[in-house]
Amino acid sequence: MLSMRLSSDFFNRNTVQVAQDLLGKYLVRKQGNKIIAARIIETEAYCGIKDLACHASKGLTPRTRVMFGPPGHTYIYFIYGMYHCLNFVTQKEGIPEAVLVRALDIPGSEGPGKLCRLLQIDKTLNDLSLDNNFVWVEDRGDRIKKSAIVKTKRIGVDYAGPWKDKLWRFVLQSSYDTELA
DNA sequence: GATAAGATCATCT
DNA sequence: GATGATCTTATCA
Repeated sequence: MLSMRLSSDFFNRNTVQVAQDLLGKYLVRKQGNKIIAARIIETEAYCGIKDLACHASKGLTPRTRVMFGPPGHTYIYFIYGMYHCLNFVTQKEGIPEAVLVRALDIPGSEGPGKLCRLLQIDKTLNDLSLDNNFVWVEDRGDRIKKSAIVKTKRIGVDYAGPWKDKLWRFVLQSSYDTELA
């Protein structure tokens, strides 16, 4: 079997580890008969209540509730009045951590906002479990070399004090090259 | 090429 | 009432 849907075991681990492991995996989006699958090339880790850049640092609210739930669920929120961001919940139930999917290997999808617009992802897909039929992640056997992963600071979290400098944004080298060469 | 501002609203103070 | 895990467009050098 070439493609295998990721199980909850995959997400029930250290968030920074999951963020790196998601690089090279395939995000699959199903709309009716149409299926879009694309390699994930950029992620960010958001690590729980202590991480001031993470929404869950505000505590349990209606919006962050999903992150407190079981691993593998989608966490999708609306931001800046016009964009959605797609996350996957990590760690076991009760530990509010998640990985933000920032970019796919599709032209025009570089960035969380554009990505969701392209795949028509919105709040109706929030809080879906792993076995839903709309959006999930597959392992297609791609092996990513550790040296191909670039670690950088996260984007747009300058307000997060000491946490803003954490190298919790991960980018596949190849795409990084074409953008910044 | 680089920086600034505008769009636009759920969530929190 | 302020702000943001963003992107696009306008303005300046």
